[in-house]
Amino acid sequence: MLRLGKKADYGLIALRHLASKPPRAACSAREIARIYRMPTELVAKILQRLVKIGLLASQHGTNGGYALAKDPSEINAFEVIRALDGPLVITSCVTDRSECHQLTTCTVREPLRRVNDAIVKALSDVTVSSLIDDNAGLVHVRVEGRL
Amino acid sequence: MLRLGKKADYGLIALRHLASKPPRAACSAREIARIYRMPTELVAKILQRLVKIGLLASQHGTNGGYALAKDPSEINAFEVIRALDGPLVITSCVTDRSECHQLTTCTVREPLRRVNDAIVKALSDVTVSSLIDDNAGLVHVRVEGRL
DNA sequence: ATATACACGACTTAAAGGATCGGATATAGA
DNA sequence: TCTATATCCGATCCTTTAAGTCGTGTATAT
Repeated sequence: MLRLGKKADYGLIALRHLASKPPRAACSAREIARIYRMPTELVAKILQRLVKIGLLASQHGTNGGYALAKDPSEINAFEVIRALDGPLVITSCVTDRSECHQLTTCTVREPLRRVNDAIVKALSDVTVSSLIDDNAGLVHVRVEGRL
Repeated sequence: MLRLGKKADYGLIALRHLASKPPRAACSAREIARIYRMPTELVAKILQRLVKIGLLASQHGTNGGYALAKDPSEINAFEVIRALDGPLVITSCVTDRSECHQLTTCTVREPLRRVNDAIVKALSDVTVSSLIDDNAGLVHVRVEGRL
C-alpha cells in the first residue's frame, strides 16, 4: 500500500530523460518508451497529460516529439504525481463523503492529515533536475508540526 | 493514489478507541464495529491480526474481547499500517524485480526511496496515545537528507 | 502524397482490496 | 451441563481500480 502508480513512475522517468538531453531537444513518445521498455501507448498518454499541465511542449509531424516546457529545476515530483496518479490523500475518508459515520469528530484523521502534508512537502522538494544528478543538491526537508 | 487502505484506517480507529477507555478494558470486535459503523467481520479480522503482532490481547467467551497489550505511547502508526496494508513502498520497482529493465541504474528510484524513508519516519512518530488527544504532544518531525 | 507523430476517447483485461460466509474453539454464567 | 457469546481461521465473492490496448482523427516535415 501507499505506493506510487506506474504512470507516475513512467512520467518521472520520461521527464528525467528529457531533462538529461541537450537544451530542449524533442523526443517522441515511442522513442522514450522503447529505451526504457515501457508500453508505448501508455507513455504517449502520460506525456499528453504532462503537456496539458504545461510541463511539456509537443511538436507534431516528422522529427516532432515532446520537450520540456520549463526548467528542470522548476518541475517537482509532487505536481507530476498528482497529475498522473490523482490527488495525494492518505486517508480514504477524505474523498469518500459517505465515510466517517461517527458522530464525534474522527480524531484519527487529523494527525494523519499532518503526515500527508509532510509527504507533500517532501515530494515538492524533489525536482526533476535533482533526478538527473543524484548528488546535485543537498536538500534539507524539514517538516515540523503537531502530530 | 498513495492512499491508506481502509484496513489501516479501521485498525487505527479501533486502537484509538481501546486506548481511550479506562486502563485496559476489553471490547468485542462487534462493539467497536457497531460504534463506528464498520463492517463487523472485517474489524474482527483486523483485530485478530493486531493480536498476532502483539499489539492486542484477546479474551474468549462472554464479556471477552480485545484489549491493548502495550502502552498506547508504545504503539506507532507505521507498524499498524505495515501489518494491515502491507509493506510501505513508494515505488513499484522495489517489489517487482521484473521492472526496471534499464541497463543504467534507475536514477529515479533512489531519490524517491529517500522520500519513502521520510514517510516511514513521520508515521513512526505518530503514536496511538497521540491519537487520543490531538493536543497531546508537540512532536517535531525533522527529516533531512539528500534529495 | 506519404510517413511520422501527437491527440483523444472508448474499450478490455488484470490485479488488488473490501467484504462475506461457514465452521471451529474457548469461556462465563444460568 | 447447556447455552449464549466471542475469538479464531480459512475460503470465497464482489466491487473497484489500475494497467494496458485499440481505433480514429489531426498536424507537420520531407
